[in-house]
Amino acid sequence: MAIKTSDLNAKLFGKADKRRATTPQEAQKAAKEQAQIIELAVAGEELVAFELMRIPANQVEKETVVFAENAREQSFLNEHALSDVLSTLKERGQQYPAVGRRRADGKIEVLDGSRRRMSCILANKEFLVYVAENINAEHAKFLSDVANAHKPLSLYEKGKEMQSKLDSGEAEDQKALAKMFQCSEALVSGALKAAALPLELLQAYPNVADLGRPTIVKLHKQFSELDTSKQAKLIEKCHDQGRLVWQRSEAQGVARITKDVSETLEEWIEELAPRKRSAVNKIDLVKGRVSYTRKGNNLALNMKKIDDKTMKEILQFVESKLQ
DNA sequence: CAAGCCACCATTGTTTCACT
DNA sequence: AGTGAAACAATGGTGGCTTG
Repeated sequence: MAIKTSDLNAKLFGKADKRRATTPQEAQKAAKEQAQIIELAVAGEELVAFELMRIPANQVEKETVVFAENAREQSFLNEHALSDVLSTLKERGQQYPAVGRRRADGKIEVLDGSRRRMSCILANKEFLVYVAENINAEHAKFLSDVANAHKPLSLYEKGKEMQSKLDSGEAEDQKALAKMFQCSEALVSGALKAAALPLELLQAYPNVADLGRPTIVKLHKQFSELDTSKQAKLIEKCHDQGRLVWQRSEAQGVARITKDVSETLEEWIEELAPRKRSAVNKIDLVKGRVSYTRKGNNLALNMKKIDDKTMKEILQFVESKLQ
């Protein structure tokens, strides 16, 4: 999919109303020409000079870090989650530089463009970033937040933010959160559930941003029904074999892989939980002779001391019932 | 009584499949 | 090969049920 550099651009310099040079057009022009130095008004306050730096592909991981308060969960950034950026990056290189600030230790802290950064690492490409020397924490957070408007955060990431608002007391309850984040209550409930799930489990999926509420809710229900040791085992299963779950799937297309992973996880959970319940559910229908166990939709009958005639009748009944 | 959860519904966008 | 229909998944909303 030939994305969307135009979209990205519009959002970057138009809608989001940030990085305003004197006019959005000028900033756009500057970015296109990849000017060496541009001046931007950060958060509508003073002008800051940003210098364009080129980080060689093999230095990106070493020389740059992602702003710690960035809401985007870095470990979700894989080739599927970044497919939109990667396609154009591979063809034509990085179209629009990221934005960062210089840290005291000399490293560049990326405020806007963490997805582009990771894409460059994955694709082994040069990373372009506008760097400013003096950006305070508040402005850094501003730039980072506005930047995240490009690509909506996943349920998990939203959930993490909501949870922290809840913890800090900025939001009273889920209703308040819904209002604050401009979304439905149902979504708040789902997002919080997503955030409650362990990272490792979500990393089983090719693209966490694609996971919808129903998927999360279902997963959360299944997962929370396991006891802690079973949960740990499940997580272990997710990253033994050295590969993540989605990397083991043969299916084509992200949607298919996602479905595949869901089914795999479901199977594992089923395996892990032959559960105490089946023991509890083992019911003596006729003492000493007949018992049955119920597992999901399955029924296992166990009968003793059955003569041929009775067996025939029972089998016939089952056959007629289920055909 | 209120908050949260859950199940159901209508709508929408995407993807796939079949038919021309 | 292209186009249209149908199936699927996700979203936001509502109302009812449970629990503290």
